[in-house]
Amino acid sequence: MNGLFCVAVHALVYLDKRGCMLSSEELAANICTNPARVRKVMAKLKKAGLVSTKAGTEGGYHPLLPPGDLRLERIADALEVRFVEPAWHSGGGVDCGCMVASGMAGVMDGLFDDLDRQCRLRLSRLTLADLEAQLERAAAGREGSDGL
Amino acid sequence: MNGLFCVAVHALVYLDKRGCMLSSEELAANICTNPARVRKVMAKLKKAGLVSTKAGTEGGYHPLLPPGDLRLERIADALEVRFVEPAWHSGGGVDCGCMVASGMAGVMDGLFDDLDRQCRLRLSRLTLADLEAQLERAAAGREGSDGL
DNA sequence: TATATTGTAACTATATCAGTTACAGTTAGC
DNA sequence: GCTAACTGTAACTGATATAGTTACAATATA
Repeated sequence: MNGLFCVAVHALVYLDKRGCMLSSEELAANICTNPARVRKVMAKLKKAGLVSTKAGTEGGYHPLLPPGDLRLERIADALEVRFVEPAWHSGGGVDCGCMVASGMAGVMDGLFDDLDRQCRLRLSRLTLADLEAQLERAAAGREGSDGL
Repeated sequence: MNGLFCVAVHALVYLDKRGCMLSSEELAANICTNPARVRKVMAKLKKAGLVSTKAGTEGGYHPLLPPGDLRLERIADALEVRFVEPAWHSGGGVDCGCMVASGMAGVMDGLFDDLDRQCRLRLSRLTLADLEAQLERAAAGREGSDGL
């Protein structure tokens, strides 16, 4: 479920770098995905108050927050995304007679919830500006090692 | 990729509770999955030195560590499992002319690696005995609220 | 009114994961 | 040594989740 998160982050970084209103088509071209997917993601960001949108000619998306103020956790919340999924459950309902079999699904759910919280805690300490700084460093690194 | 982790944890807890050698069939019955899957998981635990195995009549699996000494991170390592997957990448190779498009995949990979490390850090602070304690509590809770 | 764009839904293709079956190799008991 | 029970592993099947695609109503601008 974190592909949507990638799209959202990429779109927000690109919007910030360009500093103007961009359509889903322009965003999709840069992200290398399709416009419908971008619109689906951006609609959620709008509902969370992270971007403004405008339909019609010359419409598109515009960020509402400076990157240094946008914590990545807010993006995850906007998309209602989990980073650690409960996924597969060792079955055997609550009343199957065995304490292990009946309780394990609940315990594992709790553990995965815990891990997901750890991820969000980490994301709450990172802003979009932090990622942009990493991008700059990566680009500088590639440039610096061009001739080697 | 964390279904395998569930199987492994469940199997190890059940082995500990039963305190004897159990076959893949007995384990699969309690976990509610199939024996081949259990064997695939247990073979990795064996390679990591977490269980001993014996083929042939009266064979099966036996734990090698007391639950209080077995940190959950070791199980994850044994299975070579990730909790946060890199999943989908916004494409556009390294040399596509745009700093954002070319660098974003690497930055997101780094971020997901970071989140996965956070999960492992958390797991390194939990032992199998901690999960067993949670199971006990859950079972006691169900018993206590039976009549309500 | 014509055009460009968002918001959203339906459908398709694909990749991943769990289940199933099968079988070679190994161990214990007769 | 033969048979039975078990591990280790591989190949195949079916289900589910995810991304891509197409379409269209609603909206805004000129």
